[in-house]
Amino acid sequence: MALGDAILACLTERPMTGYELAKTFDSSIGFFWKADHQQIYRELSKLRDRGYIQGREVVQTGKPNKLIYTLTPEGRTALRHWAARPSTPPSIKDDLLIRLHALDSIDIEPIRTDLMDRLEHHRDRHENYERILKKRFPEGTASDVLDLGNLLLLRLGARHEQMVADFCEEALDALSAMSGKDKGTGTVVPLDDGKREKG
Amino acid sequence: MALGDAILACLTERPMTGYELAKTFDSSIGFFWKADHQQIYRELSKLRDRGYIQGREVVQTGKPNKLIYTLTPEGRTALRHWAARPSTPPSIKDDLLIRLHALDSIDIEPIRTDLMDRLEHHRDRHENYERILKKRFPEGTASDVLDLGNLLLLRLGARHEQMVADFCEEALDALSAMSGKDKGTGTVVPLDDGKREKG
DNA sequence: CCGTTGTTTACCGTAACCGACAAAAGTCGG
DNA sequence: CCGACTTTTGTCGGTTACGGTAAACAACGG
Repeated sequence: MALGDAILACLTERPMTGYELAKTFDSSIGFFWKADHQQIYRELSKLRDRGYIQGREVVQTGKPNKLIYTLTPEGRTALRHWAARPSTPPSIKDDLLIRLHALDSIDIEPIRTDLMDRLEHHRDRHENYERILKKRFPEGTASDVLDLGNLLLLRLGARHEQMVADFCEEALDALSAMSGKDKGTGTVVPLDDGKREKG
Repeated sequence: MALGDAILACLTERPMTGYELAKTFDSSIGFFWKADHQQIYRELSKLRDRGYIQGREVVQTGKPNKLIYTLTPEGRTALRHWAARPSTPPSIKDDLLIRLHALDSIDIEPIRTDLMDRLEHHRDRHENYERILKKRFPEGTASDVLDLGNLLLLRLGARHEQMVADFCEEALDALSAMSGKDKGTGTVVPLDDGKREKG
């Protein structure tokens, strides 16, 4: 039940509606944790059933009434209990790694373009993190505990993206060097046989 | 269907039984991708249904008969098709990050011990990667494409663990500096109220 | 009039996770 | 020698998580 706890964590900042939470999960923590609005609404119902959050209905004319969710004391305690448990180190689970593992059985050109796309992607994200860091923490230091958490988060994000970007570059270089060495020895059969999986 | 493709990728090396695959997912790719034997067996059935792999039954006296799975040409093609598609950059999804995001609403001591545990964990894994790297690639270079993939994999793993380990250290330092600053201002209510969630 | 923003909910499918069971042989303790 | 436990090889069922499509329904913009 990690998504539920993520939501509880978000609600410690301020009460929010499901819609706002969904947008939050599209920006700040969303960099680390993806969740679309359906998941969030479902999780909110569960949390409400458990008494961890409380929804205050705000009548709106025109739009459907919105539900502003607030953490209950039980919710706070539950979050603290959860946070007091040891975290489980996640695995990387990047498709790219599987491709690399079977590098000799697949086509290299698509991997190259993929690596280039990924390089760009991770560089963008890295820049984004650095930008936010410079704006929110120009001194590089945090004043209180809440800020410290966010500073650390951003730093981890930045480093992670940097690391992966560097890796992509290195992989591209290595592939170039390699394809210079054994040109034509691999599987160079073209892939476009018309049949594509829909999944 | 990423697990299925991971299995196909493993079977490019050599034909294997479900049991062997499960052990493989406990060591080499298992560093990046976790899957227990039940998941693997079910995925194997699916792959067989689709004609991507073929099981050859080997009668054993004593033990139950084992099924050695081999990639079919269709399986190879499917894998190549899959590998030719762009990969999706995964999100980090580490519980620790959620804890950090709500750092001012939780207890800091458990986080410290957690960070210390994680530091040790990631250092161990880092050493492990470096050990394997030194053993398999003492020159730091790969001879063929298959080796290149594995070399890159190991390097990414090593860097990742290093990065996270560094982060843990930094976080611990920052927490120490912070707790020196605002001692006693946070929530210092003890957590042991006896009630623990079972989940 | 059609598309987008705001807000929430419903249904359905797949993927992943987790715990138990089965069956037969090998190993260890008493 | 009997029982308990582990290894090897699988199967079954349940729950959580994830993802997509879409349906309400009003207002606002072009």
